[in-house]
Amino acid sequence: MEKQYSISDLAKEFDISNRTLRFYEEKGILQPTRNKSTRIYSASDRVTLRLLLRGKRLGFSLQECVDIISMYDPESGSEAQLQSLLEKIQEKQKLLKQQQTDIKLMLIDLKSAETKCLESLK
Amino acid sequence: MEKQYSISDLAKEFDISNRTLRFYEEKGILQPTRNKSTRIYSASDRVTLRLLLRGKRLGFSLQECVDIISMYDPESGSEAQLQSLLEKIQEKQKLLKQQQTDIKLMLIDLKSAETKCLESLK
DNA sequence: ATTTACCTTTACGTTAACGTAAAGTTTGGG
DNA sequence: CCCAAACTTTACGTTAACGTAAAGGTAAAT
Repeated sequence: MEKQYSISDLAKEFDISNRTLRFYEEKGILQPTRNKSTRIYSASDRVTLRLLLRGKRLGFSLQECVDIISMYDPESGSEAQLQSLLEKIQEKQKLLKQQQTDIKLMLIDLKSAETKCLESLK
Repeated sequence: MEKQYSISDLAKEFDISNRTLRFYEEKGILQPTRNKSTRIYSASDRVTLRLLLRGKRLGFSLQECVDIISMYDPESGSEAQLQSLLEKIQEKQKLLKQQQTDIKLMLIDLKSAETKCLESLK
């Protein structure tokens, strides 16, 4: 039997609010089953949530996160669809690489600021 | 004589709207001088803008970007202030490193998706 | 002189991503 | 049996980060 989670289980684990999980359901991002009216999240829901939050940490909007997650399993389509998907994937890759360089630059600046700070403290 | 820029100069260079630049001024982020009523941006404004947009690409809010930029020049303060600044700097560093691993993971997933896509296309 | 292309201010509108409050249901413990 | 701790739905509120429209000033070119 697969693991199951209550709304508060996931909320606590990922440090988000119950409202947030309900909101994600409203948006069709998560589809927990129900026991009576109570939500029951599956292991798969949990994975989706994890991926979603990873995207959010990178500054992507919910919609972008959903789009990205949907790229992970190419549900096989026409050649045109595959081509289009491929382009989207490569576009995201490019964006992420830009972010990588942005982070490196910012880390350099912060490192230098940290050093100055430490020198002033001696 | 230092370089100067009109609002549209900067808007075009950084691919943002004039409104956005005015908005940043409202928020006190940029302080262009004026010729009559027309805004004149300095090289320093341009640098600030560049740093701001770099922060935005990483998903930081405007306020966070401002905070980060202000970390770059430790305007010398009391030991307590320097300590506090140091902690903030290190917190941001930690956050950026989290982002680095998030990006790496996402790039792995996208690479795998890309491969699948390419295989389906042959 | 008037059109064109800039610039300005003021001010209301919009969207995303939830927060928060109200009112009600269900369920295990004492 | 009753209470407290979970859960539910409905619905209005909030903030950030601009967009957009209205109404007008200025300067160079035609």
